[in-house]
Amino acid sequence: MEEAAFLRQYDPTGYDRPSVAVDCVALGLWEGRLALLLTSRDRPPFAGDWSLPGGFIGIAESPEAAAERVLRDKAGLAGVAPEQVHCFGAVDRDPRMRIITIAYRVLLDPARMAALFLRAGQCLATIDPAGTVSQDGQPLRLAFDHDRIVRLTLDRLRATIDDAAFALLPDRFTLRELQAVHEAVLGRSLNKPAFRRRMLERGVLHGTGDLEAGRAFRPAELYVQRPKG
Amino acid sequence: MEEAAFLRQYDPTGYDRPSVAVDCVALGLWEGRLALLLTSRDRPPFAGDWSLPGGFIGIAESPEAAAERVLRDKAGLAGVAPEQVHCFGAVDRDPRMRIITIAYRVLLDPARMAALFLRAGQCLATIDPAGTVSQDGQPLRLAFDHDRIVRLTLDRLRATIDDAAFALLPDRFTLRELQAVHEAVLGRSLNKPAFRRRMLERGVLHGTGDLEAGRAFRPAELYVQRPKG
DNA sequence: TGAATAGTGTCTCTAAGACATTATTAT
DNA sequence: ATAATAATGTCTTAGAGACACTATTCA
Repeated sequence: MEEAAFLRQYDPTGYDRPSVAVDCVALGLWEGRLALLLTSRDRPPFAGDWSLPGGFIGIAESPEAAAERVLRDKAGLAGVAPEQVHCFGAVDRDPRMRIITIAYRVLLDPARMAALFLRAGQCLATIDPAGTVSQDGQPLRLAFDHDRIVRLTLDRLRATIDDAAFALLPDRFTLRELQAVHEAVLGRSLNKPAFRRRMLERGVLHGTGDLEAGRAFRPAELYVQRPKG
Repeated sequence: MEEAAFLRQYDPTGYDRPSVAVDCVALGLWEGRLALLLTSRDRPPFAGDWSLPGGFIGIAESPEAAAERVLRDKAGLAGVAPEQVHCFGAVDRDPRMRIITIAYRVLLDPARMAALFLRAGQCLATIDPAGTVSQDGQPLRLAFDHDRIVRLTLDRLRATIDDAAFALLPDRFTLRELQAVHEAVLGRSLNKPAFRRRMLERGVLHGTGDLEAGRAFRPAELYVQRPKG
């Protein structure tokens, strides 16, 4: 019994193996709200539903590299930095065959969001404070266990927003913009003086001395993340 | 190009696939310190090094079920509740072949720790506050990327110790024991009145009214986690 | 000068650290 | 009683929420 288990471990090539895929949760801000890149399925299973862009991991490809490839080939997003969220491996999560998927999160800054070219069968859906994915106010049905993946990704993002917020902003940003990102991700409003105090006392911001341009009234100072000191 | 990627996704059975394994980080308290169950490797690669108990995932087996099977077959631990930590998939993490592994954490209460029967080639190593795994004061070499797995598991455990601590204690425990668990995991001492206040105000503890027995001096009250209300 | 937003002063409240004190038990 | 630990009172400090106030810019 234990011997059998050992042999199984030592020579696994003779056994059926699950396929391993990645699914990408690409998030950015769109009109001040958290938005998510989706692909529509045009055949069963889950035909007509929306799904996360994904693909199988190559035999000589790391999971991160697979996520980068999927985002490049399917959404034209190059140079992104996927971060692992969780591995989903329920036996019946795909009705066709056994597929274990690793979920990756990618945060898109405003320049990438503005340059996003949505191909046929793709959309930008919004995520409301409760975690519901919808388009034009209509909740979307997501294929497979992708609603669980999105929900867990949102929870993780909220828990780490202090560090993650910068990836959703341009290089130079105002404290108001930083607060707006926190609020959009957390789904609630924050206290202004307390937020500014906390951010400035963390020591990861550096005021540039420059002011934002093109505003009708008093312009705010532009900050950058972590200067060098 | 995109068509090729699509076909690859749709019929992956024709492609080489990585093997998928689980590795288990089984943690408990031993003589007041955080301890870890390890297995020695008796052949290359990493012969003579210690490794986490692990095994391959069956084609009709969930990752959690695989982790439970590994712990049952290799360590006699039944009825545990593995929690996923992270998926490690670097292409060269195993020199023999491509293996993606999912790390699972299991917390053992004192009864399980006392009943642990170490088989040949197994040991209980301690984890010091810096995250170093050692035995009798000697740092141990861990096979593959298992030191990274242990380190990340420890970081995650520390971040969630408020909820996880109960799994390392018996059903009934004193506040002193609860604090000792927090301190062992966090690797630092905590302030007693503040700790007690915080725990009691969380509302997840319920005093039983019973006192611990067999102590030379004033016995402490026994608490349980979350009564029913 | 006024509108509108940037940025700050300050009060309050909550929670943690520190330290001393009281309470309880076995010997 | 005494030793030893359980449990608590209270002072101080740090940080967040609330709200009003001052500062700055453009039209």
